[in-house]
Amino acid sequence: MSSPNLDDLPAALSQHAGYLLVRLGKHAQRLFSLAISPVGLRPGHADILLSLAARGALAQVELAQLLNIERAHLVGLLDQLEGMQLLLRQTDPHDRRRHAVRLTLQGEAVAEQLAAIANTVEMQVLAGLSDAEASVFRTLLQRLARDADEGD
Amino acid sequence: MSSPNLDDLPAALSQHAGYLLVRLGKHAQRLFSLAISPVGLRPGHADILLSLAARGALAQVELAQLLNIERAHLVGLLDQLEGMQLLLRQTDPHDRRRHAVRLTLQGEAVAEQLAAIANTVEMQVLAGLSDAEASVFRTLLQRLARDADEGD
DNA sequence: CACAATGATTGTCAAGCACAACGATTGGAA
DNA sequence: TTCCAATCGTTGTGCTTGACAATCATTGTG
Repeated sequence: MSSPNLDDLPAALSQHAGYLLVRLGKHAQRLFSLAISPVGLRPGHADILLSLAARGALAQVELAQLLNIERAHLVGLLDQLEGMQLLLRQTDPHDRRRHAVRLTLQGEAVAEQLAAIANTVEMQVLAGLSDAEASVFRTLLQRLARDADEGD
Repeated sequence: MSSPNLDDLPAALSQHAGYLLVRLGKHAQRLFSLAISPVGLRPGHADILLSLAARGALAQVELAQLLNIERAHLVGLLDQLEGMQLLLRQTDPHDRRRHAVRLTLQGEAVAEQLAAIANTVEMQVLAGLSDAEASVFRTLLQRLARDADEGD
């Protein structure tokens, strides 16, 4: 006797993309969090490492803006990653208020691991869709994410 | 000088539906939370009221399963809603372990308000999509939500 | 030079989620 | 019938996030 919750959900919830986005977002977060836990990191850490791996050095403000998180929250995450020797903070000589954050060699290695794990989770999340559907789905998500950044 | 974060995001993140789902889920949650705050309720409360409005009386286990939240978490939310006279708990005479939860008349009225607000937020979230695109998007979300429930 | 703005940091508060454990109750097995 | 495992609601605890305010150092502008 499985538990077909979704089918029993009132239309006021299950018919709304907003509700489903929240629900699936938490689901994806949980899967990813579980998948990277053996590495000793949480999703927030992973986002940082992947961003730095692709973009090189970034100031903390830029990182926070990129990932859509609070500057204040970033500090703790960076402290931990720096403690693990995965990245380092350097004061920007041109503007000594800014701390340029960059990966160490270990950090780059871990970022590669994380990228591989992210791909696995991605397949897991989209397992129910065909390649064509997944493509459409990603396109729509990106459009909405863009709107969310600009609008509101 | 707007801040086009998304365009600058590394492909390792912006190309993954998983990451976008998390990000948009939080966005939708924030919008909805803000929209219902004048009513004095949070998203968790709203989900409960909307479910009861559509399904009638439910035991707490059923409610928790339906909404995919912890039984333990549900208790506090119900306490608050009961304190606001929006619902009441009755011991099920056939199984005195179960508490049947049902809306009061006030609760039904508030549920209607919430449904209207949810519709507004829904339009806000999907503003960037055409009707046809929104329809496709919802269908795919529902498929994925169903998979998430069963699988894993 | 004075002063507003910026970047990093610290601290606090509340919301969520996950787990473990408990008392009351039920239903099935011995 | 008695015993025992399972179920339901509840309580408590800890961790992760997010939102804000305040502080300090630094920058750049009037």
